[in-house]
Amino acid sequence: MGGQSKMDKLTPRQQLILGLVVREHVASAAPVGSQALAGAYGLDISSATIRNEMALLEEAGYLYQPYTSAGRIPTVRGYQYFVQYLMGESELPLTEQRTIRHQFHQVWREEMEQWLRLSAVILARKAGAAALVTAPAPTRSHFRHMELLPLLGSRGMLVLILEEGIVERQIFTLEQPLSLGTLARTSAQLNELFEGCSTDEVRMRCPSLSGLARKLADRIVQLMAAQDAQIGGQLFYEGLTFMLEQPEFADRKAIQRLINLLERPQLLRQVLAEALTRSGVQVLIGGEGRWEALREYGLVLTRYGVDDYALGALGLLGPIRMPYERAISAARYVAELMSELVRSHYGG
Amino acid sequence: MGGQSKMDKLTPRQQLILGLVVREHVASAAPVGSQALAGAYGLDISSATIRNEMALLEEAGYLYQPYTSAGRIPTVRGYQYFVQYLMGESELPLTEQRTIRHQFHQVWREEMEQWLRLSAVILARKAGAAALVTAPAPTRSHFRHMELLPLLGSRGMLVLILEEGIVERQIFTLEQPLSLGTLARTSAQLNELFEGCSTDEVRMRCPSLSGLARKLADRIVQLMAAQDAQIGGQLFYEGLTFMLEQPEFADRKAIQRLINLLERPQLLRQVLAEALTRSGVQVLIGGEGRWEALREYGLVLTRYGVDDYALGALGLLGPIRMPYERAISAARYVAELMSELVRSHYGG
DNA sequence: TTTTAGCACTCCCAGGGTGGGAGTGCTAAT
DNA sequence: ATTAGCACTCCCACCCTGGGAGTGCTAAAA
Repeated sequence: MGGQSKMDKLTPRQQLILGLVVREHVASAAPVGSQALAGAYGLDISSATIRNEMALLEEAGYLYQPYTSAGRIPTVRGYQYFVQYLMGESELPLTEQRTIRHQFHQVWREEMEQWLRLSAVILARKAGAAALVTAPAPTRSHFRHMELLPLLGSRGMLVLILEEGIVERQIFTLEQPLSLGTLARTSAQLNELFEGCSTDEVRMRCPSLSGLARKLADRIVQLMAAQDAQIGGQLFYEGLTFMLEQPEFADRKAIQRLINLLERPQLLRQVLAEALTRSGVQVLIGGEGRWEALREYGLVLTRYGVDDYALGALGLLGPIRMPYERAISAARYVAELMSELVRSHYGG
Repeated sequence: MGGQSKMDKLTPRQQLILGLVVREHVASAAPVGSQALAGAYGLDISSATIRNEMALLEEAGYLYQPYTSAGRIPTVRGYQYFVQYLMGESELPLTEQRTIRHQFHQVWREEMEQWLRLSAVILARKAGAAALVTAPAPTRSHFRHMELLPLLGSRGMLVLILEEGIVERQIFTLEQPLSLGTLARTSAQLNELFEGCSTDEVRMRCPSLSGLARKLADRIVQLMAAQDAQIGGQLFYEGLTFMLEQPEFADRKAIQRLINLLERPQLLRQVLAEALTRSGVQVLIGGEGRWEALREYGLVLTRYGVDDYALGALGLLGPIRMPYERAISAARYVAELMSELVRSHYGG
C-alpha cells in the first residue's frame, strides 16, 4: 500500500468519523448518513458537525456520495486509510481460536488437501468472503525418486517424487519407441545419480548425461525448478456462497464477473505468488491500480509455511466493502495454524 | 428412465407439436403459444387446432401453463418423452467435430488434467451448460512402486504409483518413531513382493507379512481398492459462466443453490458413479424423483474409457430447459475422444 | 471561531395503478 | 374434424407519486 504523504493529516475527529463510516457501511452495506452516525454511536457532536466533517472527508477523497444528498460510502482510499491507520490489531477471540483449532485437529491425520479445504472454509465463514488457499510448495526441492511408466507407442509417463512429499507427473514422447529394459536402466541410473539432490545439484549433474537420460534429467530439473518458483501448487477456493450473499452481488453481471475471475485462476495465482514475496498480512483493495480485474474486490493475503523450506499462500477475496479487521485476524490465525502444520509434517 | 406404458400413445400430430414446443421453449426460454408455433414453423394447421392439441397434451401431463391463459411449457415428463421418442440421434456436425478434435490435439502432450479441463470447456460451450468430468480411474489397478517418506516424529507419507499412471499419497502415523533403515528395508520388501500385482494379488500376498509391512500393505490394498471402485477421482467442472447466462438463474437464490451443489460435490460424484455402471448416454431430468437436489436441473451423463481397464464419467449439467439433443451428441463425441485418449495413453 | 438548529431542496425507492398484448377457451360455422 | 371469431384472463413493462432519509446552506448560539 503506497504512502499518501500529505493527505494523512486527518484530525482525530475526522479519523473517528471515517472509522465509524467504514464500520457502519461494512455492516449495513448502505450509505451512511450523519444522523444515523450521531444516533447509533452516541457521539456528543451534532449531525450538522458530522456533515461538515464528512464534506471535508469527501473533498479529501476518503468518502463519496453515490448520488446527491445520499449518505456517504468509503472510497477505496478510505478503506486503505482505515486498514493502515484506524483498524486495531485485533486477535481472533480466544473462543474462536479454540473452535478453529479443534476443527483442525479433527482432520489432523488426513491429507494436505483436507487441511487446505478446511482452512479455506474457516476463513470464508469468518469473514463472509471467499477464501483462496494454495498448497505449500517447497522452496528448495530435493529429489527422492523417479519412475518411468511406458504408455502406448513412444510415449511414457515420468513420475517424480520429492523428499518434501510433492509428486509430479508428466508425459513425454520420444522419437522412437524404446524397450522396457532401456526405461528400467535409465530410471535406475537417474535414481542413483540424483538421490537426495537439491534442484541445483541435480542441474549440476546433468551435463554428465546424454541421450534419453539427459532428456529426462532436463525434465526433472524443469519440474523441480517450477516447484521452487511456486509456479505450480493447487489453488483451492471455498465459501463462494458466503460471498454471493453480499448485496454487491445482487445483480447477475457481478456474479458472472466473479465466476470468471475464479474459473481461470492464473491471475489470482499471480497475485498470491506476490504475497509469497513478503511476510505478514497484506491488503489489496480495489486492485490498487495494478490489477484491473480486481477493481471491485478486496483481498487479504498472507503467506504461511516455513521460510526456506516450504511456503504457501492463503487469502480472502470479498467485495471492497469487507470486514478487513476480522478478515486480517482470521487470515493471520489460520496462517499460523497452517505454518504449524507444515512445520510438524515436513520436519522443521 | 421409467416406461410410461399407457401414456406413450400420442398421435403423430401431438408428437409433432410436443416436439416443437420443446424445441421452441429451449430456444426462447418463454412459454410457447399456439399462434407463435403455427406461424414460425409453417404448419398447415390453424392455431385453434394447435390449442386443442395442447389442451390434450396438458391433460396428459406433458405440458403445463405457468398461469391461466399463458403459453405452454414442457413438464419434466414432456422433456423425458422428447428425449426418449422425439429427438433425433444427431451426430455433432463434422465441422464441430473437427474443431473439437483440433483443440484436443493441441494439448495432446499435456497432462490428463488438461484434457479433462478441455473436455469440460468444450462440452459446456456446446451445450450452454456446465460440464462435469471425472478423471479416469483404473478398473483394475496394478502395483508399480511405493515410496515411504519420513515426516516429523512417528509420521510418514506413503506414495503409491500404479501401472496405470495414478499416484496416491497418504500420511500414516505409527506408535513409535522408526529408523530410516527400517523404512527403506520395508519399502524395498514391499516393492519386490508386489511388483505388477493387481489389487487381488496384492491382497492375497498380505497374510505373509507382519508388523509395519503388513500395516502398509493393508493401506495399499485399501488405496488400490478405492481406485478400482472409482471412489476417488477428481471431479472437474467448467463453464459455469455459460450456465449462469440462462434466464433460469436470473435470481440469485437459484445461483446460490447451484453453487452449493457444485461446492460439495459428493452428490454429483454419486450421480456420476451411477453413470459408470451403464453404457451409453443417460439423461436425468429433474432428478427423476431420486435426487431431490437435482430437481431443477437436467443432466446428461456418459462414461468413457476402456472397459475393464480405466473408466471415467463426464456429463453436462444445465437447467431443465436444456438443449438435450446437442448436449447428448456433444457428450457422446467428447466421450469418444476421451476414450481414444485413454486407449492410446494407457495402452489398449 | 466553532458548533448547532432550522429549513428548503434533492433524489431514491417502494408501491400502486394502467394499458397493451399475447394467449386462452368456447362457440358456431365450415 | 377443423377453423374463424370473440370475450376474457393475466402478465408485465411503464409511469406516477408520496414518503423519507439525507444533504448544503444560513444564521444563531456557544
